[in-house]
Amino acid sequence: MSDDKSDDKSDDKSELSKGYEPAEVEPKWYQFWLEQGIFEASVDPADKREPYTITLPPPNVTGSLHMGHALGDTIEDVLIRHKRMQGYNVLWQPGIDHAGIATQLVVERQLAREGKSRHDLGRAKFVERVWEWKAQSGGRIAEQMKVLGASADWKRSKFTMDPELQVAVREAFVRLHGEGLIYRATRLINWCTDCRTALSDVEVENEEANGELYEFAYPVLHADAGAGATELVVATTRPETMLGDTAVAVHPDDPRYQHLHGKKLKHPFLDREIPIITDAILVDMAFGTGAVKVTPGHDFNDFATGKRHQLEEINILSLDGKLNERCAQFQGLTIKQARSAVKKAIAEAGLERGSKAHKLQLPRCTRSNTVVEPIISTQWFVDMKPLAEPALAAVREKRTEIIPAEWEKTYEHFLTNIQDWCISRQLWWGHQIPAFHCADCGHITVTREEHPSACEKCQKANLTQDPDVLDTWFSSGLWPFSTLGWPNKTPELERFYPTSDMETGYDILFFWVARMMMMGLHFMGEVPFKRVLLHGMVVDETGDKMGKLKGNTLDPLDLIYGAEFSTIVQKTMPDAPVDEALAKFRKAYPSSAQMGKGFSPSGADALRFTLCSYSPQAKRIALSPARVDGYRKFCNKIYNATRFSLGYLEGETVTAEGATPLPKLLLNRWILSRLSAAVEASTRGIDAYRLDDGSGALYHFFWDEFCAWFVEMCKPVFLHGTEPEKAETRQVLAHALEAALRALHPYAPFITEDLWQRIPRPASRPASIALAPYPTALDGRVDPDAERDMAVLMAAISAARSVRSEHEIAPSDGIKLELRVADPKLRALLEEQGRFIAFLVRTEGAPAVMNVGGERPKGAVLTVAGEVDVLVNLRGLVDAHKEKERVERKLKKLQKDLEVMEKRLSNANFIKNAPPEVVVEANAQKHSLEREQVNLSQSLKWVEELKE
RNA sequence: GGGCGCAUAACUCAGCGGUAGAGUGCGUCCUUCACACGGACGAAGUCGCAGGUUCAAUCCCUGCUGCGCCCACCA
Repeated sequence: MSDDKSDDKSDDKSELSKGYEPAEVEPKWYQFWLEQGIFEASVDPADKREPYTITLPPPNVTGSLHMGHALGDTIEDVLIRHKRMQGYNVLWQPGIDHAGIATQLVVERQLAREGKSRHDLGRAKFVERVWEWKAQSGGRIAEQMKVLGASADWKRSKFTMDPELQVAVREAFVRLHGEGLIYRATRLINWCTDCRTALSDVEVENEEANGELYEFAYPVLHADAGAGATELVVATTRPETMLGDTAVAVHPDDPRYQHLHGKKLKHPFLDREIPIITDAILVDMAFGTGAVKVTPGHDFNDFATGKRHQLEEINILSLDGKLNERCAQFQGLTIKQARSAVKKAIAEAGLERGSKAHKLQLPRCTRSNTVVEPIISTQWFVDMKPLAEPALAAVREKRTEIIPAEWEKTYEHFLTNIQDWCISRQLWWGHQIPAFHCADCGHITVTREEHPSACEKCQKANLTQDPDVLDTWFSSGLWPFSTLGWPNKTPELERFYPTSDMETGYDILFFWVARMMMMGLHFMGEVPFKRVLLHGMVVDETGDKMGKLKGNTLDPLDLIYGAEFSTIVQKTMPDAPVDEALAKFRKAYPSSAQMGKGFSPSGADALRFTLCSYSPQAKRIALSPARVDGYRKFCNKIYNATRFSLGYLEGETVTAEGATPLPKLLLNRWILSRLSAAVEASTRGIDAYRLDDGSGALYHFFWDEFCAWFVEMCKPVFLHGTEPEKAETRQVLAHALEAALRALHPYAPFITEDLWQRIPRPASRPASIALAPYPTALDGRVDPDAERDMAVLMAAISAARSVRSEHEIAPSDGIKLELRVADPKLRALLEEQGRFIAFLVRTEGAPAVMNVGGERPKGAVLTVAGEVDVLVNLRGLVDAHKEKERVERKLKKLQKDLEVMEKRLSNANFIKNAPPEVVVEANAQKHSLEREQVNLSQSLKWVEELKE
């Protein structure tokens, strides 16, 4: 609503407008930081600052900034900016991941729109095309991170497919191969028929689905009619795989099937005899019919069974998921078609024996969501056990600490049960495997050379490179050292490895963190990072996972720049009717109801502050737009408090290095004491990975202490104080504000820079607040006396205000206030602070201060505020009947509290066993309650007086 | 089948062995010269249920209920 006149963002000297407008401030300062080079790490040998390093989890080159990124980037940036201000040589290493499958799919989709497939282009042209695409759209997410304020060292940004990183990948592969830890084998692997590639175990997600348990009979060959058993009924969730069956297994002890041991079955559709085998591992007598069809070619259990019994492994699928030539009349059908066709054929053959509903786990590809098929295939694998051992030990020995610690168990469980890692992918986009097949002798040469000239065994030159590429996560696993120049011994590697903190979402603990641990320990001999900080998943306000299908995704940029809800839903649910989409959105974000037509532009700082304010140990972070709005208002508060201060700071220069003032006035001593506590809490919070505590301490300090009390108390000084008082207060105001801005800077970098630059200060200052020292307790001055005195003052003022408000005294009505206290020191204090009390309570003149006891003035209401009795004279201002009711209600409540307190204090065991300070505290509370009671009883008399 | 986590104010969440906190929302009053993106004051919770330990339990222990996640080859 503010009619905004200021449109010139360039002129610092311009009048500050009434409200904070992030859009006018943020881009300008980011540009400034880049120009000043403040994000850049140093490898200068003369630079002796201690290093602090975070490697950014490289976002996918296909990605754009989502809430999860915003959360992680914000947390990391807070850590980085904090350490930078503390004088560390900070490296925040950014980069982008080539994201094999994801990227290939994007470009293939693009080709499809042109009516082409990658095969039309051929491998080389296709890869070229991907690079083109990357050049065009691959830099988007970095630009979005800049909007957020991320202070990464962009000049060092890396891409996992950069030439030097390709060198690192080849080096790692060749070494592991040489050590026998990478090998090639033919075994059952997960195959995505849509992506047409092998997958690793972690890329498969099991999803519960409703299926059926279908029963059918295999006829027994040469059945002994006398024994009556002419068939064996098996139960399966996948009838179509019977085309690949090479045995049926029963439990050796199952009495039902003893007579069938050693017999054979006739395959109804294929010319194949199927042996009946006994296997106690595979078969659970109680499940199904107790007879299991065995398909070694398409089931992990059956594969293992097949190995135990030397069964033939028949592959019935081609790579696109259709049935192959081994399937007779079913050849060419998709799996889904085959399932019904096979069932129909079984029924027609009279072999169907029933079915029932059954819940099962369907393995799906994390990329395409296609059902993954186990098929037998020749792939490259990493032997994980020898790598996992050191990674386990490092965490057990706390060389790397995982925070929150409960994830250690998960990590431990994963690494102790780890299977070998299938690292080859049948894609074109990625690091091609440095293995060369010899057409002459069949030997495979694994080498660092890009184009080896001869087979290492037969020396002939007939070599073809293995067409497969490596799993994206293979190169990601090397990231903490490959980005620093490994395998070369670079100054960067020397200085910044091991890195300090690894901050990422818990969802990639297995995919990435565990692998970096293994690779780092193996190749560098040292852990890749000293702490792993895991954050939760950002979900919608009701706790549901964000997803395009659900239409509940929230774009960080929409909160930063502001957006109408109708625009947002058109983006997230382009195909749904607007009303329907809006309803979905509002349901996912109930607090949006109080926000009119859309989000106000909150700015990056507000979003950052919001993200910091959530507890990092929560697994789910239910993002509330209303909360963002709350921090938007906080930014406005910071802005306006500074605007107020600047009005009084003419000529006052502040420097962070300057001595902390040594003021005399209570308000000044107090705010410096609170400042100490707040900045200390902030650093403690950040160091302990509790940004919610750190940011919360500063929020509370700034709003509830600096603004609500200190700034308000500055006013009477500036209006009516003596010159020395004014000078002292001006100095403390400038000092506290400047320190507060520095303390807030890691959380809210833009607004703090903008305002800090406006505070008059000497020429020796750093160019940017980002380079100024982070405040410590010494920027303030711990003063327990001031805190105690101020607490008395605040309690008295609050009590008096409360009386005003409860009795609905108009602000224009000045009241007469009398304060009574037994302690002469406190009397002196209240006397001395009279002008502040008068200003904040709005009384007629300074309050009268006296000893306790004596007659209560007629018409005065009495309230207890700690040791102080607060008497407010309301004669002629209130209604007696209403007052009586109010007093009686209060008395009732008080009596209840007092009973509880008395019971507690009369408990002999409590007196005997509780710590003394608890008893003292309880006595004090009781005493206070009793005084309140006496006063309230008096108030009943007071009501009578009012009636007179 | 294992493992982990969560249940606290209308909503989203902190917290803690000593008679419950924040933000938003809600109510009353106020356009007081930084800020109505504001101020003052206030209402609001049997801290999921049932036991146990303790002088004291929302917090620790046990069981139960309800959610959520991860891992796992029951066909």
